[in-house]
Amino acid sequence: MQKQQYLTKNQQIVLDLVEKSSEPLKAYTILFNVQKKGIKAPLQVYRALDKLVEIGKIHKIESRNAFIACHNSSCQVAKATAFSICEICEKVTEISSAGLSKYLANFKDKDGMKYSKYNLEFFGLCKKCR
Amino acid sequence: MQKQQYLTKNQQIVLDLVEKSSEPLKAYTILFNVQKKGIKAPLQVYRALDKLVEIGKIHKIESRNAFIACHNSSCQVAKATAFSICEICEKVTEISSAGLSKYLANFKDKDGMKYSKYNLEFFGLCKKCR
DNA sequence: TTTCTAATGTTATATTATTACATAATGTTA
DNA sequence: TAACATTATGTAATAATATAACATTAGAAA
Ligand SMILES: [Zn+2]
Ligand SMILES: [Zn+2]
Ligand SMILES: [Zn+2]
Ligand SMILES: [Zn+2]
Repeated sequence: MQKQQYLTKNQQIVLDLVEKSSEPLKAYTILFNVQKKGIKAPLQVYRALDKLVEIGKIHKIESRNAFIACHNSSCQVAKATAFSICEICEKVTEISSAGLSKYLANFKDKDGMKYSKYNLEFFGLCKKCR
Repeated sequence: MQKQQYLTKNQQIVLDLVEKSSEPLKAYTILFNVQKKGIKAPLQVYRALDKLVEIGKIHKIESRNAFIACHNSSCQVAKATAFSICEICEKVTEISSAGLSKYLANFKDKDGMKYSKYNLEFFGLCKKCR
């Protein structure tokens, strides 16, 4: 069972936009595109984004300061994310590899410490750009 | 053989500061702390940081917009980085695990694609904060 | 109802990073 | 050496990203 089943109006507006997009969106691009829906200020966007990230509906691509919808149904929470990023066309794809998830979830550092969360960003050239 | 053996004055000033620091430093914190050495503008700091990242002397912690000196002697280039980050005290440690490096360097996505570069950030609680 | 919590609206501001352009230093080749 | 290319620097202005503060509202819970 999830913490929050229904999204609020602002959260839904932002999520709809991010889900429709084929590429990661930046906060101010989102703002610009939802102004016709009544969202007026950056903070309204950032608050919606924060919540959507928290519940795993979207992810932040840290190296790009941009947000992408989660297309991995198992990814209910933003605690284990991996992406591939094309350095030419900036195409971003969420990686869902059971092997990778398992490896990273079980990874222990020198002190034998395990981590509750990770974010991995791979960089390279996509098929088109090679 | 490396591309650039000697650092320029600004690069050396910034590197000295970042290396002395026990925690990741933000660009404007660096600026504040090097003003007595003659560096006056953000751009001077960002240019030095860009170069130092490029040659692998420092790394950017993307989720924190902060910079840390590389303590991994094998890490001459910023192409394969992994960090652990404590979510309470914000302590950041560079992970150097041969197993992890090897696994990620050889990781192939669904399409059999390998990547030339990656950055991994683990989150959790450090020893002190548990 | 009362109380508590989460979300919203709004303004202002803080923080992070880049553009643009002029100049200087350094390296390379003829 | 001169000529040229490349890299780094200095400086001002501005763009892009993100948060603080505070008042208000909506919903859930008791
Ligand atoms: Zn996901
Ligand atoms: Zn591409
Ligand atoms: Zn390193
Ligand atoms: Zn800690």
